[in-house]
Amino acid sequence: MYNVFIILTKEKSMFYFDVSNEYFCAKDSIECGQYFRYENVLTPLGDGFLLKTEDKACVLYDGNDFVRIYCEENDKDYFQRFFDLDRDYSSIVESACSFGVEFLDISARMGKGIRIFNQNRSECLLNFIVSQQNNIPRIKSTIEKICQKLGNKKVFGEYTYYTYPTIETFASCNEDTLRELGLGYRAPYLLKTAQSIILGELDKCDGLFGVELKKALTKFYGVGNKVADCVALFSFGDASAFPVDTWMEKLYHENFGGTETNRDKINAYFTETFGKNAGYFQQYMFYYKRQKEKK
DNA sequence: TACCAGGTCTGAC
DNA sequence: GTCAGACATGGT
Repeated sequence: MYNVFIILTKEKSMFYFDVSNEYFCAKDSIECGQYFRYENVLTPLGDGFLLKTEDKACVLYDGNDFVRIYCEENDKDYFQRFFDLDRDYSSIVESACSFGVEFLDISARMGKGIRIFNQNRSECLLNFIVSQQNNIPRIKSTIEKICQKLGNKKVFGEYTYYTYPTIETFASCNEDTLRELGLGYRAPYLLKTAQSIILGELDKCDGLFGVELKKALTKFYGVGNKVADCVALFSFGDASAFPVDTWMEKLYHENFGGTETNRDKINAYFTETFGKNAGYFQQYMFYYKRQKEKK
């Protein structure tokens, strides 16, 4: 399915592995809105991305018929899982098209290279608290500021980055520190949630799924239904979760002819219509809708 | 300059 | 249970 190589750049070896790009596009997967810790960089082959997660980093490049992933050799299995590379996405795209819904059909075809990342749970939870009532460029820069202030500087090849702070560091800083980073009213949400994580509240969600998982996640301070759905989908592998934000609400009205305005009801409409793969479809449509609006 | 952003909490009814 | 209003701040 993929090949593993080691190349030599200067004196340092830089490990990488290649993956088929039939159902994996680094650009679409990274920019579709599921993830915030990345930047555009020049890779050995051309323009690509530096993606950071926990205390690790990797570099991605979209080739003509492959995606190249540079990482520490010891992290290969980690990124294999992070990018969800063992899942068959052809059947997911097929199932999306099987509903006969034109907007979903187009979105799935355009976004078939999107893979849903398996994010670290506490990092995902905290980052999506930052995301509320916020725009993506600012979410990215705020999270980067958090890492620069509370994380550690690290080097990967010729790239420098900051690790995500440990949950202990997060929980032990004060509200003012977080406000200074531009978090505004979300500062107490983050602080209390970090403290709850330390007390083992996130571990209690282990093994939960669907309604029960969502209910458990909304117990964290600052986490409502939308953020809970994001965390369920992006870090618990619950593909039935369907986050409804301002974009999905707009899409529901404009492209599905929906009349509800209550987001819980909009969520119910989509989850009941699309079932176990609703989360993948949500991401295809979210990305396509936003791209279209940009033009 | 206004409006808006991958919403949530709180208190009133 | 439902709903309006408040909440910070920078991108566009």
